[in-house]
Amino acid sequence: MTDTIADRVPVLVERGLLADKATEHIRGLITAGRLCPGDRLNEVEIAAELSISRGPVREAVRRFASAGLVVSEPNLGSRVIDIDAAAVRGLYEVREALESMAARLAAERMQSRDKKALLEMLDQHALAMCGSAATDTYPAGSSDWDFHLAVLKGSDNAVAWRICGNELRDMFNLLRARHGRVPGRGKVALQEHRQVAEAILDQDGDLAAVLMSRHIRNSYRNQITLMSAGVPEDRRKEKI
Amino acid sequence: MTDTIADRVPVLVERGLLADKATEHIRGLITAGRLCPGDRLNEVEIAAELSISRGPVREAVRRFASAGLVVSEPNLGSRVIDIDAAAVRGLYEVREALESMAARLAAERMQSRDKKALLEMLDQHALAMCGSAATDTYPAGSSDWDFHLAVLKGSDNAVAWRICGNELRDMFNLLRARHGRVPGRGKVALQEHRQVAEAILDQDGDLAAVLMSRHIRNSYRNQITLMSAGVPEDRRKEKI
DNA sequence: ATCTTATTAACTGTCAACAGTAAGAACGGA
DNA sequence: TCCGTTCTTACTGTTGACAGTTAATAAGAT
Repeated sequence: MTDTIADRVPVLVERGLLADKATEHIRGLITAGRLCPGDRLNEVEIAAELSISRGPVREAVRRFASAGLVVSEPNLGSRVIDIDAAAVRGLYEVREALESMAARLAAERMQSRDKKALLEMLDQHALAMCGSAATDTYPAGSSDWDFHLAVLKGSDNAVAWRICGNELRDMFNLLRARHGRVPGRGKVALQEHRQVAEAILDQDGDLAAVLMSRHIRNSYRNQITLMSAGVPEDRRKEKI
Repeated sequence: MTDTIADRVPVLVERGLLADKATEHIRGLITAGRLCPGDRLNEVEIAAELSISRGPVREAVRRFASAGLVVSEPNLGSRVIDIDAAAVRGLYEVREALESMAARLAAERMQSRDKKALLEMLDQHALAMCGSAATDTYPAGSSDWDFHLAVLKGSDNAVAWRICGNELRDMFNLLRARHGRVPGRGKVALQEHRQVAEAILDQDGDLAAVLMSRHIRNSYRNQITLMSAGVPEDRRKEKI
């Protein structure tokens, strides 16, 4: 391990807590698929990667433990949870409950300018899907979440926003990193998004809730078929 | 502050992480109403009360920050959140969404012996209410939660269990500490619990969900009337 | 007296070191 | 060769100290 001078000198421009930095680092490891279920989060190792102390790293790890993404045992450390079939089911159930509620509330409370922005977002997604090479999948990154987060935001419910936007999001990122994304569902998902958005525009809360519920249930169905099809075991190999 | 010898000598029998100890201590402060919205959580002060270092205390504080019970600003510390009307609304909305879902799933998945235990719990609650002096309120402590947690557990959903049983529970404890409990609703609440339980026993998921939804909505209605009636301002005075 | 400017105090953020524990490696006996 | 024991190692849990920042207080000028 060669550490240059630059690694030792703290860059003063970097403002913000080191714990946040560590959190983003770990989150990046998860979304990149470098941190797989069962892997241990070594505090000293992560601290060395960031050239910081163990304190902030420990705090970041415990954040993920609070979110349920990591399970910690005393004196044994923290391991990334194994998302089995039951966990996936539970995850989608909670998402369905919370987001269908959010869709209902968004239909009642969302500002008209935010509704406009919601439609424009969907147009942009459609554009990205046609322009890109892979037209059958939602654009990379968190674009799929953009719509769901916008609905969450429109529901004006801080608790649901925190749960779905922070905790569950990491869970689904881990799930995607492990099993990949569903191919060929992009267009259908976009269409379902459109239906939900139109119900919200019409202030039809009941319909928005039902459509969102159906959308998430469809997503769940695709996910489990993807998982049953096969798991890329080679991803588990490389050490962090 | 007189500290005896016993305060300094660490008791070796106490096993378990100091952070858990600190977490329980802070939780106790909240449920006892000694920690009110807006109050700051002084790390050194709490550490001194427990005769431990700041590290575990800091970890405990950040746990509550992750749960949303406390808001932390860099270099400024952590303050207990102020639960205003909007926050209460959001809290009950999420509870309604999650617990009605849990009731539906519990009706489908709950073991028969657990269903029996559910009914026995309600009988015990009824007994405690009749025996006690205050027959119009649910027995003290977390008895009201017992039923809800049992349903959550019966739903066999780990995510919902963690959210409702850990995070939201502290929120409602804070709410109760601030505004007190609703008088005269114990018997009605117990009756509603019974209806939900019977729907679960009949494996009628839809009915269980509707009844639980209605139950929580009624609870919300009582809560806001209680809050609008007046707030005991004198509780804010005393420093922690 | 009032506003501005130093100074001080208190608290958080971070770090390095120490202690304790659990798992694995080396060792010895059967 | 296999099993049990001891030792080593690596990691977490905890601590006390230091640095940086914010807020309050005191001092000074107008």
